[in-house]
Amino acid sequence: MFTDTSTLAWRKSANDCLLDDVSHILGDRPLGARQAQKLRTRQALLDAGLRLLEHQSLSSLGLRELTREVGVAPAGFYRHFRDMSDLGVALVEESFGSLREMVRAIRGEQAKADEVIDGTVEVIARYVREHRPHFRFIARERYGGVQPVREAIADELRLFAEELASDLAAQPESEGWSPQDIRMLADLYVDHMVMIAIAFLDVSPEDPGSEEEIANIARRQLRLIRLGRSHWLDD
Amino acid sequence: MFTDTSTLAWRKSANDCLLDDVSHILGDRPLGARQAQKLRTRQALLDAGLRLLEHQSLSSLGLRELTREVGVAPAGFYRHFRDMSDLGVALVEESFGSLREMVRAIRGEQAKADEVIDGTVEVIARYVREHRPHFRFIARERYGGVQPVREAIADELRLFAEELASDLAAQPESEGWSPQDIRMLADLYVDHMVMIAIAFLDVSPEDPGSEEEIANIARRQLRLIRLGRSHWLDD
DNA sequence: TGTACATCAGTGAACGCGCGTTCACTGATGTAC
DNA sequence: TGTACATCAGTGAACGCGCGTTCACTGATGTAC
Repeated sequence: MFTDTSTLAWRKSANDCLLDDVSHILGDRPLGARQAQKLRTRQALLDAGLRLLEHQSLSSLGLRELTREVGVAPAGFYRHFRDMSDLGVALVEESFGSLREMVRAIRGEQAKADEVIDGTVEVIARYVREHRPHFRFIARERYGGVQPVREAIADELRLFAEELASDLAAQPESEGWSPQDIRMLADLYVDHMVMIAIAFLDVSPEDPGSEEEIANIARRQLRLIRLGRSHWLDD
Repeated sequence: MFTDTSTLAWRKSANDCLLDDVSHILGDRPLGARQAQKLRTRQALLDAGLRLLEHQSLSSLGLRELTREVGVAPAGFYRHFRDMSDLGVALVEESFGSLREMVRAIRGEQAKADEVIDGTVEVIARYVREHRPHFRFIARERYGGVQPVREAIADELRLFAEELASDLAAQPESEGWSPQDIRMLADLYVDHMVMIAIAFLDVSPEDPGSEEEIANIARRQLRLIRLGRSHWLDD
């Protein structure tokens, strides 16, 4: 085991930053070697889970299958997660963590309407490109068979829609809109952005052409929705 | 077994019409008792599958779990399906069969624009109300872990979008639209109708109020899209 | 700084269990004469 | 219509297997003095 985990520590050195972050949160007390190792193993379980979940759903992922992939005894799993749906919820948090960075990127851009749409589609494409396994997991489990995971995803998407709604409310185009209509529009946007991301999922990394085609359709669809938005109060 | 299956025959008498239909297709030769019994068992497997899949996904449904529910020996399963994903594909066909009836109902109505939207939302609500397990299955497996099932669903939805596109193309509002734009709009509608149906899924049968609320949001979203459509060629 | 004791992440063996699949079978149904 | 043989949906026993969970354990890390 100990040679194993030191190997693992080398492979997982990318997670060191995570450990540092956590130690900052906990008041700059450096993590002991034991706690750091524990987090590293936990992360290895999450990483292996995400890898194995690329071609199956959470409810069919076995505990032994997972620990075998990581190189850890089956019983070790219980030091980190109560059960598989517990690990699933942790993966949801991880996935939306990376998503939140991207959303901030969308918000950061201040631009004309068409550039917002282009930027949004580009950010979605980049998110899927860079976090494909995370997003595949979210798409698969959003209506999947594991209730706590489904609920965690629904909570995150609700939060996302609420933030988008308050962004939309602050825009001049929303003058005269009722809060319910703004929320209705935010839900429409969120649902549609998820669909766009799912469409990008099936793009193979070797086929950049189909990505551009999907992006093109996505932009026109978002433009059509925006057009509807701008005429909402006409009648 | 034989008392079992005769009981089963009574319970499943609703399927008799199905058997009759099939016999008509095959040239009015009445099905032998043996063939009829086989179809009845097959249908019992499908029905039990749908029931068990209400709270889990296909990839975690066991063959023995299913045959136990039906009251048939495990080995009997293989007389009807090669494996679980084969049964899943059969369930997809069954689900979209009932959907097609509904779609015809939408098409049948010739009415003003607002009535089309109201009618569409009402038909989606009714479909989900009357075929909840079917639709839950579709929602769960659309991006689930079983490839052949995923593909079968994608095929059916593609077909649906193509039909909708040719309907839209025939409407006067589509004058001047490129085929690509019509297809883009049809995809947007299909995606959104699926999202509406999924929203209806979580309505409990004892809470008709929340169904009306979801319908209200859905109608406004469809109206907004239609508004975008009607201004698409403005610029 | 060194020592003695506590903690606890990870081990490995063991358990009972239900799984998917195979196979030779049975007996009702179907067919040919 | 009656008889002899063929078909085949469903049976039940058997198989080897991997599963999730438990438990007492080990030994590196952490702590108190």
